[in-house]
Amino acid sequence: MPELAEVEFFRRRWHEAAVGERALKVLTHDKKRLLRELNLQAFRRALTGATLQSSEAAAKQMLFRFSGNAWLGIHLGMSGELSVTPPDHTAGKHDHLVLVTKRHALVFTDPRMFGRVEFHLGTEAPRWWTKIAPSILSEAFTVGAVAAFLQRRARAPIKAVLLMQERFPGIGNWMADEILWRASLHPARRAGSLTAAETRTLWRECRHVCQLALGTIAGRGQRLPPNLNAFIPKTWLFWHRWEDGGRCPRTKTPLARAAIGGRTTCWSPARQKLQPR
DNA sequence: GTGCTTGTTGGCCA
DNA sequence: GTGGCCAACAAGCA
Repeated sequence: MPELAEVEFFRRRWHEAAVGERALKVLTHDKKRLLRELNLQAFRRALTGATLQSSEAAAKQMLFRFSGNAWLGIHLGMSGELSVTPPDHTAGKHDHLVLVTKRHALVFTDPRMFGRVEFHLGTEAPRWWTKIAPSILSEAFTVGAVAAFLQRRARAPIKAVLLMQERFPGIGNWMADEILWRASLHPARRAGSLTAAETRTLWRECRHVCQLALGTIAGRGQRLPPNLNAFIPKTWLFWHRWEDGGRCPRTKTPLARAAIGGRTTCWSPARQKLQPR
């Protein structure tokens, strides 16, 4: 699930429930995987009694800042979710981290355990946070930077290149497919084969899809929608990509599906041609 | 049982 | 050293 906008959705859930509140209890499970980076004793000691001061999301990660210079980082992996429940929450099988405040329990659940919890003590944000590539919606994400990156990865399929976090932070499988579909680019095209005009279109649609995806969960006033996809329009590829016999919402022709760049990819053959026209 | 799955990493090879 | 590919990680679902 978690790509750029979903990560922001989950961050806001915890933030809205607990900003300004103290973590009275810190419960952890599964030391081997999700919590593998942690010194558990130091982690619990630092967070217990600490107040959540602020939070931010970048790429597919979140950073929660607590009093006492304590920073909690979360990567949701493939199946992670953050939820807010009553403070007497009983931890389920896949609840790996629970922060209990006076009014809530903040729960990090991840059945497939590809997620990660990180922790840092210090006055500055940790290196694993600051080294995340600049947002696609920032000034630093220029057409020139995209063009240079495509040249460096010239022989790789464009689909695989869009998944590279070092240049396209926060893009995951469904967003990559959405971007290529809107840009009318076949996912198997070699990155180096794009014309200047195609590169510009790709750049524009990267920003567009990020803006729209974030807008569906954060752009309609301050309240979170009931669920994460509540406002994604039916005109997006998103709703059709996993349907059997799914059709392109623009051309109404059948969609194609295949593994490209090692990931299941969906595209509209009527719009996205392998040979440049 | 089989074959998938919205992510990332490390090892292998050209 | 660089770039590209792929298996592995783990659990659940159809």
